[in-house]
Amino acid sequence: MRVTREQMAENRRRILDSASQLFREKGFDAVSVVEVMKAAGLTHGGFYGHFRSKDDLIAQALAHGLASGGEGEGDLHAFVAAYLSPGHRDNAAEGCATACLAADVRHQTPAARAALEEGIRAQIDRFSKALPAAAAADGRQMAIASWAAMVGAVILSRAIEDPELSQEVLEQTRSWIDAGIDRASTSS
Amino acid sequence: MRVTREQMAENRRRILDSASQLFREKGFDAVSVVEVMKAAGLTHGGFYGHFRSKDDLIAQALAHGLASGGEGEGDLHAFVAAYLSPGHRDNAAEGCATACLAADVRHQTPAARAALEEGIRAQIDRFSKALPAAAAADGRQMAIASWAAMVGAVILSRAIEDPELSQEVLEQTRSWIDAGIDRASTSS
DNA sequence: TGTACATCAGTGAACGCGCGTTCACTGATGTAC
DNA sequence: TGTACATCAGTGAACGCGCGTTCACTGATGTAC
Repeated sequence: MRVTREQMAENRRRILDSASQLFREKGFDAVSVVEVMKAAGLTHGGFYGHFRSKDDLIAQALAHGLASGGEGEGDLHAFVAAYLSPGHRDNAAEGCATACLAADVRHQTPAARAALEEGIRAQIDRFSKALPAAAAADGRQMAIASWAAMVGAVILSRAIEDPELSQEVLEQTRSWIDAGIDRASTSS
Repeated sequence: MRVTREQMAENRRRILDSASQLFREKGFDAVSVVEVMKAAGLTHGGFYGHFRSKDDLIAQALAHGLASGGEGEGDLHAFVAAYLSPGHRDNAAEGCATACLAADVRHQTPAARAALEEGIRAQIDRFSKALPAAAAADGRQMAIASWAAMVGAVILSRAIEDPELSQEVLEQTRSWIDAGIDRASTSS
C-alpha cells in the first residue's frame, strides 16, 4: 500500500494536526497512538514509520502546533479579548497550546519541554513588541505579567464549573490587563 | 491483620497525604494506586476498603490538600513573594494544588472539579479580604487578576528550563502584582 | 515511452507490560457473656 | 475482669483491559533499462 511522497508528507501533517488537537483537548496521557492515527485516517501500525515513539510525537506535535498558532498580530486589546473569551475557553482543541499543556509538559521529555519553552519565549516577545512605544521601559514586565495572567485565567476559567465565576475570571483579568496597557500608553 | 479504629483513621489520612503529594508532583494519571499505597506504607489490596475507586481518591485527595494548605494569612506582599519564589516553583509536591492540577482537573470527574473549584473560590476571597481597605472598590478585580497571574506564572516558570527566563517570569510577575497592590492602597 | 522489478508506506495481528480492580484469606480487634 | 467468638482492615495473587511497540505481509510507487 505504498503511497506517493506527497501523500506521505500529507499523512505526516495530518498525524501532527490530529495529535496537536487531541493533546490540547485531552492531555498527553489520555490520547493513545491508536486514537491519533485513527483521527488522521490511518491505522496504528504505520505510526513508527513517521515517529520514533509517542514521546517523539509529543515533542513534534507541540512544535507543530505552536508554530502554526499564535499570530498575535494587530491590536493588542483585541488579542487579549479573544484570548480571554468564552470561545477560547470552550474550544481548547484549537486554542493556545500553552494554556492547555504548560502544566502537563513538566512531566514530559526535554524535547517536548524545549518546544513549549520556545513558544512561551516567542509569545512574550510578540506581546512585548505589540505594546505601544511609550511603554518600552516596563514593556517586558507588562508582557510577562499579562501573559502569565492570561494563561492562568484561561486555566482557572476552564477548571471552574460555575458559569458566572468562570466568566468573571475572564472578564476581570481582561479589564485588569487592558487598564495596564492603557496606563503604560499614556504615562512617561 | 485488623487494626484499631484509630490506626485505620490514621492510615486513611496517610493515604490522602501521600496521594495529595504524589498527584501534585506527577499528575493524576502518572500516579498509580499501588504507588500511593506503598507511599502510605500499605499494600494495594486494602485501598478499596477506604475509597470506592481511584477517581474517588482523586476527589478526596484534592479536597484534603486544599483544606490543609493555603493559609494566606498575614502580609499580602509576603504571601505573593512566597508563592512566586523558586522554592515554591521547585517543590510542587508540597506547593499549591491549583498551580499543579488546575489544568489537569479539566479531564477529571465532577467531584474532583468541584473540590478544586471550591479551593479557587476560597483563595480569591482570601486574597480579596487581605487587600487594604482602600482597594475595596476594585478589590475583587485585583484579587482575581493577581491570582490568575500567580497561578500562570508558577505554571510557566515550571515549564521553562532556562533558569534565567524562569526566574524572570516569577520576579516580573511579582513586581507587577506588588505595584498593583501599592497603587490600590494609595489611590481613592 | 514502455516494461520488469526493487522499494517501502501502510496494514493488522500479536507481544509484553502495568494499570485499576476483585477476592479468598489472615489474624488482631472489638464485643458478648 | 477474663474468655470465646464474630468482625473486618489489611494482604497478595489474580483478573481483564488498553497501552506502546513490533513485525511479517501487501501492493502501489519509483526506478533502471
